[in-house]
Amino acid sequence: MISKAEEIPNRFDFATEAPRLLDAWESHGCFQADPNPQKTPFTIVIPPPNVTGALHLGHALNNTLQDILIRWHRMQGHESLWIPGTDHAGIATQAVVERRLKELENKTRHDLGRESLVQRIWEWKDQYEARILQQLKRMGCSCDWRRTRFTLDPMCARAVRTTFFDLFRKGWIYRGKRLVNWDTFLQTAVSDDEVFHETIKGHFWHLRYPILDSRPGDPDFAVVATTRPETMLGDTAVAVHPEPAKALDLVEADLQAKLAGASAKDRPALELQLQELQQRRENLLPNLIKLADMAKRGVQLRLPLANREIPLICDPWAKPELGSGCVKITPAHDPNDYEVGLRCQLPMLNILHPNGTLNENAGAYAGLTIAKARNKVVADLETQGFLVQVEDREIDLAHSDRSKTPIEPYLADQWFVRMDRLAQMAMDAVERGRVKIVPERYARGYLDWLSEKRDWPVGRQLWWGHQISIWSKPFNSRESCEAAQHAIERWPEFAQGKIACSIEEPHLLHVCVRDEDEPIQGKLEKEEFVRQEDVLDTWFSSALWPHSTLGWPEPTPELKYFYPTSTLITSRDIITLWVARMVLMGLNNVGEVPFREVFIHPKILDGFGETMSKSKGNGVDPIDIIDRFGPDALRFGLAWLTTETQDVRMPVQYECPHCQALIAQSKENRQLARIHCEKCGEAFSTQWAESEEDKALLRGAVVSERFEVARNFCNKLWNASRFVLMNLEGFQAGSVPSSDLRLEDRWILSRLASLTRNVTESLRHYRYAEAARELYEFSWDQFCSYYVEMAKPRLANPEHRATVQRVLAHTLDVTLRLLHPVIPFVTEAIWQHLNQIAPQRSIRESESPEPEPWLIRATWPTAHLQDIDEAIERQFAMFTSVVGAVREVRARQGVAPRELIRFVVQCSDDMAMLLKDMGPFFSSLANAQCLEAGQHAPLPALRAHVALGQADVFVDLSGLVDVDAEISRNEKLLENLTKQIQSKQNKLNNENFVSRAPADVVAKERDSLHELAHQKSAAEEVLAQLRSSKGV
RNA sequence: GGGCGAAUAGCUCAGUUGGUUAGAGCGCUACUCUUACAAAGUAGAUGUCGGGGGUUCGAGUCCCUCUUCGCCCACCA
Repeated sequence: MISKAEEIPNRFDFATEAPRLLDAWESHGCFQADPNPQKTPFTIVIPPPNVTGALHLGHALNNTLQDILIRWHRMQGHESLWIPGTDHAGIATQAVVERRLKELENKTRHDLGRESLVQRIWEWKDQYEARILQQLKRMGCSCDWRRTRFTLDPMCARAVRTTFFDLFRKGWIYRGKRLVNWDTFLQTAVSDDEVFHETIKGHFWHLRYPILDSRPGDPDFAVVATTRPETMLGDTAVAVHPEPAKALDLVEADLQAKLAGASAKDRPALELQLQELQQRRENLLPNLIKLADMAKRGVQLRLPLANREIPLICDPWAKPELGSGCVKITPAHDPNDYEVGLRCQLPMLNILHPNGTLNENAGAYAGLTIAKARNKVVADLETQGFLVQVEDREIDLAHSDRSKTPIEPYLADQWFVRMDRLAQMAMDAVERGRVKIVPERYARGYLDWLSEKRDWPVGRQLWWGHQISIWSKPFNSRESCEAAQHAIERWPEFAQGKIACSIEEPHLLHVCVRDEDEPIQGKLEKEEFVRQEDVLDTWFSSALWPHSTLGWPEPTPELKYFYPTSTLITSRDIITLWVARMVLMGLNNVGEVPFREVFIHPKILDGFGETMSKSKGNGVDPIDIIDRFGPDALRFGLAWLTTETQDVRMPVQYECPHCQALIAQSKENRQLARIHCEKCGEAFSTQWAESEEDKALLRGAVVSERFEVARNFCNKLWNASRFVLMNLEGFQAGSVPSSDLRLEDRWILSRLASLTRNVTESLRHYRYAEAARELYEFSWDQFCSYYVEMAKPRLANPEHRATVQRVLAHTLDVTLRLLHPVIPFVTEAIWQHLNQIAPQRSIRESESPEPEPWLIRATWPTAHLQDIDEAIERQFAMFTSVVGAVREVRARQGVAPRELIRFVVQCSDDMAMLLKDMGPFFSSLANAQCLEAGQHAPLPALRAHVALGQADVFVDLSGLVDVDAEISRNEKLLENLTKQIQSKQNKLNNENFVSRAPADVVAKERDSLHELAHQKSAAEEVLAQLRSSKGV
């Protein structure tokens, strides 16, 4: 530790200081929180980052905002707990590891087997978890690291099994058929978010299915159209709308309504649609009506190629306004058809093997791949005369994000959680204000999504995750199944509440086991029960996060004290997936909401307005920013950007490791593994480097200029503090009697009180940017630019020195406290220095000394509202504008900074008194001297004039004048003033304005007009005088 | 298709309940190494507040509409 202020370097060395401070905080247990009845708890659980990869700036933002709250509440005397951890992220992590396995060893997961693959994923997890935690630490996140959790660790696993068992016993877990997105290449189901759509050129095949028993006058075939002809082998019906005429009427009415309100531009397109509809009415409708009647009669069709009989049915899914008006129904291979199948109780005929070839249900086509089957089916249909027409058509085809192959909808068994009751609880919690979502508008999406109460498919055909704890056994009959159930219900474990049973139609017995209990599992396996292979959706364990991390289902002291947590801070895209599910699981398991408030923060976008993601290659490692700008700059920069409405756009650059040149990241270069510097021509690697050759190159960091503001701010604070420290020699602690306080002291204390109040208020409402801006402006524009500058002459004056020292130390003290949650490192470092030189910095008798040697544990300041003094602030503003006026004239006249400027101020006597006191500051702030001030102060012969509302500043230009510059400036000013006066006069001459606007607004306008007139006459006078001096 | 949000200086963004001539940072220009800080200081230039209507004495701000962009949800025989 440096003891002499003079030895403090003029840059904060965050590279060595930050790790030192982190160690100190940690070794003093500053991040730890434990149940403490003396204190109010404040709790946040981290949104656990996925162990798929390292954190990017979006995470940095999320975690910075959390740490700011945590540190702020800690200073407010709350028992402030931040629980860290990571998420196993089922599909995503397994896919990453599988892809590497394929790339590096050319193996699939089946080559390795379940156990061995899971082992590999654990290794991956260990590596990335360590990296993620390290990133968080370097950002200064003050998590209680002792409590670090992982969604697959034993504590979370226990919570998961207990929850699953509870839901099972309540009858809210069931198994049903569901269409999944099947990746035939990887032979796994993928979630909706892992599917991307790509428009490809395809065809629309119109097929003709013969009607078996049509009566005379009835059509003897139905035409259907499809983009996937091979699926016709799995058709189990053809549907037609039950009331095609009515349906068409509705569509037409809708179109007419649109047309009525349409702009001229949209009209033609709508009119065309209407025409087509009319034609359709003429050409197709009679046929459709007949078909609908036939369907109601129970007519059968013959499915070509398969030679099966399938029914013609009525279902509103068949839209008369589309295609042929009839639609083939393939329940096992199309989501909508599946719904129709359920409604109409159609058979579900699966024609696919998991590997994407056709199965025995496809008859002669069994064994073919989908592509081959398609060709053959089309060819056969054509030769047999069932193909009516082939259209070219662009199709939006679903592809798997993993394998890039087309997705096949595939009917699979799936576990579900019944959502009706759970969703209702979660809706009530938000509607009744037990959980408050900020900004409020996000509550809408939450409620809309929950109100659908769609059952939650929780099974995943994966190996990485919580394996479902259900053992199942098929029986031959209902009777034998029930007998087995009764037998199991006589086991002691049943009475002990450790197992539960359910029967799936027709006679499959499921046994759910609560704990990881080997004897029970052994018993079940002996009875030939087989464990379900599926693992749970990763969101299932995430949904328990706020209570599982606190030890639930054990009634731990932590759970009792810290639950419900205080605030959840997250990003808007997981409000439904995660936030809603945490609410309902918290209510179900603990009987209380998981958090009181949810703050949804903006998203960080790249320079092109796209979200940051690994796959796009536009992610930025916060460590790159920390290395270049420091952790405080990262944090302050992010807080500075966190406004309520705007996402954050962040153009980034590569930093050449050879010459430090910055190369803008473009859509072209953002995925390259290697880049050649535009300046020095040397090559460097990026985060995408995979090959040994690329990895051997130096890595170029990705940085953004947007953190410069923050870095500069930290530097400013550091140096201002250095100044204070260097000038505290002989510091004597003690209160300052108000009689000793001068204008500038009262002013800075007034500003400080406002700042304290405003920052506290901003943080309370999650207005981070506002807090950051207030702190920035106070520290820089008020404290540094004015108070510190004005302290300089006073420090040299023995009469004032002690008072100034105390106010300086006190103001810095409070500022550091207010800044600490945002920029913890630099403030703590300064605090440590300050403690050595001026350990006691209060200027009030009533305040007890701060007992804390560490800023991180110091007390959050209270705003001394009695210090706020508007009159003082007005006076001070007048002073600063006089300074500004003199500086302005100096710049305009090109007077060298060394040269003294003299000036006179015409103003009220009160103000003259004030300005007289400020004499020394004109010298130190503007190298100027106020010759006279007062109502009748004599004016210098040759002068420049600046009007300031309540005063007129006249700068003596004798000897230094650039008369022409002054004349042209005054001419311009005059022109401007004339314009403004004109506009004001117009306004005041407007009878409506004078009579309708509030009196104070009118009065203000009158004052302002008066003022402008005064300025105008002064300018005219100065101009005349300048002209005459030139002899013009 | 439904919902939400955004559009303000060259760039990135503020702008509280409508009320003088719309702000900040970066960048730009000029001048300063003045003993805390050149990552600084002083001064300066830069705007059809996306377009069009409307309400109002008065609109960046409120209403309608259009355009563009982003996000979420749904759907696409």
